[in-house]
Amino acid sequence: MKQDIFQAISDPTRRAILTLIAIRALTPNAMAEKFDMTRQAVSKHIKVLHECELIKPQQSGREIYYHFNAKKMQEFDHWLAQFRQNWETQFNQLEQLLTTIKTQTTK
Amino acid sequence: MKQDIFQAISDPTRRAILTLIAIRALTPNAMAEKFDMTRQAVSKHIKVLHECELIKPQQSGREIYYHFNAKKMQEFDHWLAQFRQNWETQFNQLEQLLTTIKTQTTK
DNA sequence: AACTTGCGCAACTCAAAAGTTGCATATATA
DNA sequence: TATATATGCAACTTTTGAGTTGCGCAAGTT
Repeated sequence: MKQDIFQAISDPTRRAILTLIAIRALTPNAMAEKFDMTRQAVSKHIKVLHECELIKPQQSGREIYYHFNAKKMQEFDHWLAQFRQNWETQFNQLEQLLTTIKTQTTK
Repeated sequence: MKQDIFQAISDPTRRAILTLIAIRALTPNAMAEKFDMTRQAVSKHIKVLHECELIKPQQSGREIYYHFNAKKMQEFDHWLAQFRQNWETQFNQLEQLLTTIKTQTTK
């Protein structure tokens, strides 16, 4: 099944993996040591992250280093963009409200 | 169960709901009409979104208008921030690489 | 060549989540 | 007051996903 990035980051373990390898690439075994679960469980998370291209493998002998794909993470940023204006508006409205209240009380 | 926003936005229907009500507040019935599913199904999605405070109810007679809570959506933005520098770096590196190649070929 | 190590794939179990049907409650309207 | 409408809650079914065990393969090591 083709995964999408929203589903991929919904899992706390996968978010932790992303945070880890954003610092430096790691092998599946190295990741498994960080979490209290079997290597195979981590391997499944890796599969999900790989399918939606949030991480990229780099073979080195019999080891595979998984790198963080920042470019893909930007898709979130683009999705969020549709709401960004929205929350800026709400903040402006709050600001205006506070200003109004202040003006009234100091009058 | 306490929901988290990552899990909340992992569902396509819930993302669609957010996109809809970011434009203007809607009642559960109005939402259900937009999607090919029962009102109760939509109601469950609303519950999830409400529990993690991505939407806020506003009673109006017997109707309930659900508003988008942009402030909560910002939590994503904050989570993304840890990667933002990361992808900017990768872009700079790509830019440098391209510049290097261009310099070599035009030599 | 035999052994060890790192990894992926498949089958299985179990828990959670999506969606349905049915019902109770509150507000509006006749 | 009787009826229709808007909604939430509970029980149930079905699907999905996380995690485990077991296996096979490829790359190093002895």
